[in-house]
Amino acid sequence: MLVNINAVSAKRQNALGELGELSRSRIFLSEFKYNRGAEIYGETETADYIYQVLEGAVRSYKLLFDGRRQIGAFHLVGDIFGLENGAAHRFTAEAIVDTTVRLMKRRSLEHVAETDVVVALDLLIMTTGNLQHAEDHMLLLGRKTSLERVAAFLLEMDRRLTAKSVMALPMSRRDIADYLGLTLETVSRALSYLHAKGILGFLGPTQRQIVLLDRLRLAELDL
Amino acid sequence: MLVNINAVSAKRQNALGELGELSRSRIFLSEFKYNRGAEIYGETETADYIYQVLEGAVRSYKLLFDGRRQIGAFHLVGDIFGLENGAAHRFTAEAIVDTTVRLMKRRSLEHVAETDVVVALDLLIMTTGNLQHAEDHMLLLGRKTSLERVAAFLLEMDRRLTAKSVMALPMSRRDIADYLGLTLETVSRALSYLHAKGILGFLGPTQRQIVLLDRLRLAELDL
DNA sequence: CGAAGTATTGAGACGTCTCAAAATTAGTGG
DNA sequence: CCACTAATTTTGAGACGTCTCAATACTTCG
Repeated sequence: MLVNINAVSAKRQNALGELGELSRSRIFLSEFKYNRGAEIYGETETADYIYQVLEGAVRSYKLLFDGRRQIGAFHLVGDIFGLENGAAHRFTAEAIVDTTVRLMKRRSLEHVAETDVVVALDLLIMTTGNLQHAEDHMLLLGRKTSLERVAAFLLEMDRRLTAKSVMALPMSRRDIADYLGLTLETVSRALSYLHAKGILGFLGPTQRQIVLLDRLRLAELDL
Repeated sequence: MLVNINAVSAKRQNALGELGELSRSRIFLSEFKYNRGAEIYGETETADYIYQVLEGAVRSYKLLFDGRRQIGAFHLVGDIFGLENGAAHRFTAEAIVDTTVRLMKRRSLEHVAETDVVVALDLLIMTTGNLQHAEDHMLLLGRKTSLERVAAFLLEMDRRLTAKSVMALPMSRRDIADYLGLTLETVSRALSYLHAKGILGFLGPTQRQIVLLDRLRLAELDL
């Protein structure tokens, strides 16, 4: 499921808060930890729980028969995912790094939603947020160049990942590539290009610590 | 907005029916006709109405600054579109051919949804259907070849457009291309290839009347 | 320090795009 | 209903962007 809490901050916070209330009162809820790379649920599996990331990061993806992978969304701290209205999940979800989630029984939530309009509307708001993200991503996947995709990705992560100046990306180049509909080499080349242009810098001894030096020029590449 | 009523037939029919009920009783509703090519609403415009296609076909798309276009969905007879939960539309909607729509005031529907759980859940179901379509389309746009995209398109239209053996596509090659993230030439070449292979035939004196001769082999190209 | 995993860079291949022309179909007015 | 024009579709040929395959470099972890 595509979750993008930060995008619709005002009402989304409500939705999140509401689910929080529910959990504290009526609905079974617990924490769970997944190791780096562990599968949280598989596509077409029964959707028994919904999840909120407490720590770490998660990728949701679909596979084609021959292994081609499309990541539909990254779920970062605070994000809720796994919310399906049908009985089955539509993505596979995996922990990108060691990850702690809070989970609640889907049926319980469903049950409350059937009588409580506020909860039903909160679900609607969350689903709409996911839809909006998917709609924007279709434009990216269908019509943007590799450089534009990478720029959009960096700005999305900058917005969602941190208030700090340094972005610590949890995902690999391959994950980024499968999110953007590219190969990892093309992603790497785009990042190198942006680095050479002085638009971003790599921090410390890792290629996943990125600092955006020139958000303006990056935004010009976004659209 | 992405509408794909046929995909979730059972509950979706409910949703559709429900909206129908509402309209007949409490909510202002009327019909409207749009000429081929006419804009129904623009992106970022205030979402005052939601629409149902009574006759014709509609495309919903986003544009980049330089004219690149991504069509997010086609709305066919029976489909509901323009349903946004925010105040503004997220796509531009245009009539592909002369089109008749039924429309209702968004605020009225919103109002009812705020007190009636059934309506709120119907909106959730419709939004979820749109989300599911968008999720599948991301996989197509990010990871499928041109031939796979065209095959998927033909099967989608076959499913949604008709029970008859002949498919009368309302949209141009350019529309198809902008839906599939390709150029119109590439779409044309893929169709020619499928024709040459005996998988589809063109009927009558138009290239938009297509008959699927071998759904099985087409499905092998889908995934 | 060594080994495994990950990222970068290079060079050539390939699929789709671009540009252009020809063919077909649709639209219009007589 | 035909003739003419405009629009759309098909087809071709070459260009271009991204992918593939391969080698090197870097980072992490034991």
